Amino acid sequence: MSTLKRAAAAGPATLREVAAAAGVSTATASRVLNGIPGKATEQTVRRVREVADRLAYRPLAAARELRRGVAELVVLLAPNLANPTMATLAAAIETALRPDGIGVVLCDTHDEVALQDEALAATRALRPRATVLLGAVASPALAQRQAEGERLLFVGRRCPDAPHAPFVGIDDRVAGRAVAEALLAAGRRRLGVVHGPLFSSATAERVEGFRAAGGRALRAADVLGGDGLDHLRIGAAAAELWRQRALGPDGIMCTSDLIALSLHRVLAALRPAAAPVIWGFDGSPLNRWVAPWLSSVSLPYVEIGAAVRGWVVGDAAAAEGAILPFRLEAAGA
Amino acid sequence: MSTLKRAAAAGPATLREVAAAAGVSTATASRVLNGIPGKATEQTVRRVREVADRLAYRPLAAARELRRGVAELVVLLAPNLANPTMATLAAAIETALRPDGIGVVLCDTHDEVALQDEALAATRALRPRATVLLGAVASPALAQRQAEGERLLFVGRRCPDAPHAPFVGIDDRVAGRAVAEALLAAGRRRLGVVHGPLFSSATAERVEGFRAAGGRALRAADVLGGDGLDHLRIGAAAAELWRQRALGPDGIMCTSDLIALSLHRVLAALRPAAAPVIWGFDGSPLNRWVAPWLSSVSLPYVEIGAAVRGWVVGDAAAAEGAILPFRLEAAGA
DNA sequence: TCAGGGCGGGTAATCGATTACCCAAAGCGT
DNA sequence: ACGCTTTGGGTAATCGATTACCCGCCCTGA
Repeated sequence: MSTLKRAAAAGPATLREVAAAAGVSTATASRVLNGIPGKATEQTVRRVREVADRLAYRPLAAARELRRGVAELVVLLAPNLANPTMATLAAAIETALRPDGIGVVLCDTHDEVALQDEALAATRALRPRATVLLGAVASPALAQRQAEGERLLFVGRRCPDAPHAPFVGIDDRVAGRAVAEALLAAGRRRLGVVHGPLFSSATAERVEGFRAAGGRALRAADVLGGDGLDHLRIGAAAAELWRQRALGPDGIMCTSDLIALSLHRVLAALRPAAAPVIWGFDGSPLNRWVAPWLSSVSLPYVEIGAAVRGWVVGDAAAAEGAILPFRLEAAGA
Repeated sequence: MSTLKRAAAAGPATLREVAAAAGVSTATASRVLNGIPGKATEQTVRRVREVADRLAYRPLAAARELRRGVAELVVLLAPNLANPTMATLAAAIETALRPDGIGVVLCDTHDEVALQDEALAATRALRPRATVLLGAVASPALAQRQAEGERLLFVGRRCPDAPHAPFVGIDDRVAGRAVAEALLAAGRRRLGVVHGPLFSSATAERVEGFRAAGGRALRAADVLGGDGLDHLRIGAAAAELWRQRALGPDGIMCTSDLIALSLHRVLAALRPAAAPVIWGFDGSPLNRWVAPWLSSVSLPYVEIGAAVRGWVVGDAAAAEGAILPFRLEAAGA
């Protein structure tokens, strides 16, 4: 008693206080609370648990982390949280990780290589269990950290430098093909594509799959791409292009819903009657309300969260990531 | 040399390695890198800095945190990241904090009291610099942590238990009044309100301000509220109600853009010609594309981020939070 | 010449939890 | 009755950075 620094110190209870109150050593207390078997009687276990509970004891993250060498944290790099897709993915991942007591540290890279690099370098000091990258771009620090063997998981878009790095997402090639088939099945004769930058594996594969299944219905001139990063601008620009030509496609795939939104807005203003069928990607629940005309390849957000969790906590089955099934959500369904 | 555990050990460099390589003690190295003046020659400073740079040294967060008692982390509790407003706020806050080297730990509470409580309890073990709550709800753990004097900052919505707790946001009463005035100035004669749950201070104050300025143009029967948390449902329900009565208001304020979106969808389907003027709140950049008909009170996201940062890093001026100016974004502007 | 003080820097304690290693007592087989 | 193995649990080192405290040197003023 008298040798304890303070009877009931300020902040939250420490392990030492719990141990003292339960009449055991910190070693025993620690082992009990970590569930290490065969090192304490039923009696002792109950007593320690009870005291810990009463004092609302939580092991200080920093101390445990220092000793163990790894924090119960996952770093999440997102290119742009204002994009609802990214935000929804982030939320799904966070929700999947929470029950395991793993926190998510968020970094918005604003689609800038320099910021991604800075974030990658800065978060190393946290010693996270893993770093999850939504829509990563190639960057020096990325390559370096991968070379150092750090745990990096790519979600939605594959690693630009290493296509076989652990990945969670859908099969974008198959999805692109499915969209083309859906359009053809719906009687569309002239197809088109509006896509974002092709350095994104997701974008490239969607276009590829669409091309393969589109066949002669897809002319090269109707594959429109934008290099810029602002998807809203890309869609508007494509619509403008089609406006200048007399006639456009009657079935269009956009590689993101955002592109589809701006494309449709301009197109609908031009010829409201003969609006083409438009497919997008990502499938926000908001679509029903803001764009009922939009069909979308919907990402399995919850399943993606679960797969990320599996990889992070080290499910053997999840070592390489996971390719998950997408959902085709046709407009008006 | 020989007494060092390993020449160049595995992972990132430690302070000891930097100190050794620079030929000084860890104390000196630490002081130099922390910029404590008057404890080292210009010479020494340069040497240490150089070595640290070369080894890409970053102090291990856990170690520093253990010693200092506080982590360079801020916990961000959001009720629902799938809501673009919350996601944009989260992004703005993260972006404002990053240059200070402060990380953001994200917790999506899914609008559930139990999850908010759990998150509040769990994140205490991280010893964050502060906890930022977007749209907090009353809960036992919240009251308790506030009583313990922890640094809690409320953003957008005031603390349900303590209206004078530090707060960053807009003056919602004034905003509500401004919307009513704008509608009246635009020649609208019959006003209406569709609002979410009133336990949210933001919602309550917006309605209050609107009421005050709306005067006789706002009948009690045209103030419609929804208790549920799903804003999309609230808007649709309100539209349904007005449909059943013969005539509805010609100028409506919704306490969120989401409510406005679903309200408009139903209303527009009913009488496309005589659609009312609708104002919402939050002002996403996407609105221009998905809802050009929508006027919105736009939150100053960047300024909110800056104000949060000010409070977190302890600007004296920011001690009580900040009331920031909103922007009225009329449709078609 | 000597006391005092500032400068430059080192030694070691410290933060809190985990865990390698040690130890006593009890059980057990022969 | 003796050696061996569990069982239950304690002691202290450890993780890495920070910082309180100490120390020697040089300069300055009396």
